[in-house]
Amino acid sequence: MELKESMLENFIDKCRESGLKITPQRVAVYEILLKSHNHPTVEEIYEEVKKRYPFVSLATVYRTVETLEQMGLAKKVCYWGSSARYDANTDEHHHLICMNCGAIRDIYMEEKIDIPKELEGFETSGYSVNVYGLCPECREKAQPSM
Amino acid sequence: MELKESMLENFIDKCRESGLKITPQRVAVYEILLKSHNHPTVEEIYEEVKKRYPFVSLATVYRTVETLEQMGLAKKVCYWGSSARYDANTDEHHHLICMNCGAIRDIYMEEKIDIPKELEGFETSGYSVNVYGLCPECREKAQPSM
DNA sequence: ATACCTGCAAAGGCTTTGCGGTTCG
DNA sequence: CGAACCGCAAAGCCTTTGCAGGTAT
Repeated sequence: MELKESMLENFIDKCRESGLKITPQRVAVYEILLKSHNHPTVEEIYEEVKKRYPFVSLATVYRTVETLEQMGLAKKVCYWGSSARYDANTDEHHHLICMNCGAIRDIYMEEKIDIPKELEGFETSGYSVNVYGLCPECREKAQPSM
Repeated sequence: MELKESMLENFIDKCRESGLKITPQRVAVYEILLKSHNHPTVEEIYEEVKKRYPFVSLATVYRTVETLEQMGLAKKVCYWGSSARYDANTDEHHHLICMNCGAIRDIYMEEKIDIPKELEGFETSGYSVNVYGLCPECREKAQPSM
């Protein structure tokens, strides 16, 4: 949609400003991250990029997501499982996490929590709520004898 | 304090019930985890255990924290940085996390969030709030020119 | 006595890095 | 053209695992 277009343009502008080159791989990684709503792992992004650029390397994807993180356009999330997942959704949102397979889904809640600007000496800058549970697929699989 | 005593006894009872042996290393790891309020990494626990049992191996600490997690006596937390941290605080509590150094502090909030038992097909089992910010130490260091 | 556990070392993932060649601006 | 970037392969963590000897019950 329009939204993604504008975010891509924003990304390109930001790259120009910082003297970062606009390479096809870079754009592809960000585009894929914008499209995915399932917080892909680097490996998953890599597989997706490979469909478009078969010779891309995993290292490039790692380097790109790190760049995106530094630009504030993506966030690394890491809860269950061994590999980090990335998220380009910059709306204020929260996560529903499957404790079995590590799947993550975005959730939105009207309720806002009021966090003081300063807490125990920390300068706070935001919060996020993680709701833990079992995803539909894992619920089904985990159905034991009875 | 008393509290820790009883938690240790609870741990020992639970081990007996499950046929797990009560070894000095195991007890030491749990005791250290109970005492620490800074969510140590496995490496940090290991260093601490080594003071008491110099020949302990890192693998044992890894195995023990996993056992504790399966027993529901410790939780793995993993946000910033590369290594997982462990927490034996089983109260309902939340985390204040330094985005620079990864330090974690427990926080308690009166406000409860009401989470439906089922959410987008997930069977929910709990939630936690992460507040992000800069810890006092990092705030000081990060003080730039002005 | 025996099932479980430990220490050691090796193997296994995920992630980062060094290098030479390539590409964007 | 030059700086930045890419692909490849190797190296670097953190974590797990196999095995032989040791320990709790």
